[in-house]
Amino acid sequence: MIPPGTVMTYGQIAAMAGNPLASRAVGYALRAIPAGMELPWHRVVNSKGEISSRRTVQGDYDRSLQRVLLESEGIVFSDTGIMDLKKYQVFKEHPAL
DNA sequence: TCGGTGACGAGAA
DNA sequence: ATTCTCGCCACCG
Repeated sequence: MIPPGTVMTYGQIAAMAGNPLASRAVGYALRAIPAGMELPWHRVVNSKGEISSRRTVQGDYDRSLQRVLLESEGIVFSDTGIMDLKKYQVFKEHPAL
């Protein structure tokens, strides 16, 4: 439900799901997304506004794809790979947040 | 049951 | 601002 051009953090999603301490489980869930499932996984960033790294089969890290997808929705990243959370985060009025 | 790991997060130094 | 530590949940050997 995260609209294009906006983002949520792992912690916020965990909070809305009922447990603000389960942020790691959110990351685990994203990792387990089946191919073909419609789900805006790229709109989830960490609490600092950066793209969380994951290992590829090669062993190196890949954040480029997620960044490209977000930039294509109008989100701007600093040269250090950080985006302004305050500016792009949604559902600010949700009770759990 | 235990211990290690990970697309996390908050607080301490 | 950076780095480290610890607590969290779920999964796996």
